[in-house]
Amino acid sequence: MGIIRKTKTVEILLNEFNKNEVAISAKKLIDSLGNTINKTTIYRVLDKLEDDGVLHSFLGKDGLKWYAKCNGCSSSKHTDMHPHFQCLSCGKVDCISTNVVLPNIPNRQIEFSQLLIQGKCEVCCA
Amino acid sequence: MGIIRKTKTVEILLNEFNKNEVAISAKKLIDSLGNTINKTTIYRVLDKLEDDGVLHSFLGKDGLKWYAKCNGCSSSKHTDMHPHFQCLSCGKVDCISTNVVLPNIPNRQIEFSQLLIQGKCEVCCA
DNA sequence: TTTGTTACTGCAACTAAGTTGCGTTATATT
DNA sequence: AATATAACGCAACTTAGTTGCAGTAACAAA
Ligand SMILES: [Mn+2]
Ligand SMILES: [Mn+2]
Ligand SMILES: [Zn+2]
Ligand SMILES: [Zn+2]
Repeated sequence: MGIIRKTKTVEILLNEFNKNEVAISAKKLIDSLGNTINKTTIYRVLDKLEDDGVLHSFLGKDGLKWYAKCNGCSSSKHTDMHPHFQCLSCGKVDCISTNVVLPNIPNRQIEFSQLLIQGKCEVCCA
Repeated sequence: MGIIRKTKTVEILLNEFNKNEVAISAKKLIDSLGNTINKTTIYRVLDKLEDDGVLHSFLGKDGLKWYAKCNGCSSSKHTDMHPHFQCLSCGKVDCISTNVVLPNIPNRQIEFSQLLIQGKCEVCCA
């Protein structure tokens, strides 16, 4: 069940994701907005935005939950699948707009896949 | 720092991984061996076996930590990288012995990657 | 076989991300 | 303005994993 009412929290969170095309962890949002918005509310709104196809989520290298904006998804179709890149130096995570070539696995039916690539980002490389 | 003394716990845990070529989550090991071995000890021995290159670890779809036997690794070189498959029906996880073709990402230096494929395993497919 | 060193173990207490229940507040509809 | 109920804040909870420390056991030396 997604978002029905345009509340202050929804607006603030969407703002965070709009001001920069980068993924944000739930923890980071709580750290930065936690004295304005209750953490339970943050988790619940993120969850609803994901249901609506506005955001998608994935797990970073430590198992933390990250969110980023979707491209062309809606509440009925969530099709924006892609790898993510996490910088081991600065911690930044972003979406990689490439299709992953999955290995051939006999006798198994693939439904999802998640690829997390780790290394140095373009800033930390230079 | 790896394992120095061949203790009962080490033997029991290695046994678990030897009797079946499948990945096992730390949680599962605690559930099944927790009244014989303390969970702290289980976590610590798994950690050391990983240092030694006997086991490798990765995160499953819920962020739980899984372990599986390494092939050709040692304490000095941990090179057995490969994707993992988690069955969404029965929960089984296993190692896929295939090299992953990583997408081309400009201006970034790749150090690791982890690919988790989800779907139905060979048993649950039939 | 006994002794001594210290790696390993068990326990209890802790950490931290995420969840749940419930009473209150605010949005949107009439 | 009155009403319905989605959304919120708070506190308490859940759970995988960690930490500190005192006691135990593996292993080598005597
Ligand atoms: Mn993404
Ligand atoms: Mn594996
Ligand atoms: Zn970086
Ligand atoms: Zn299965």
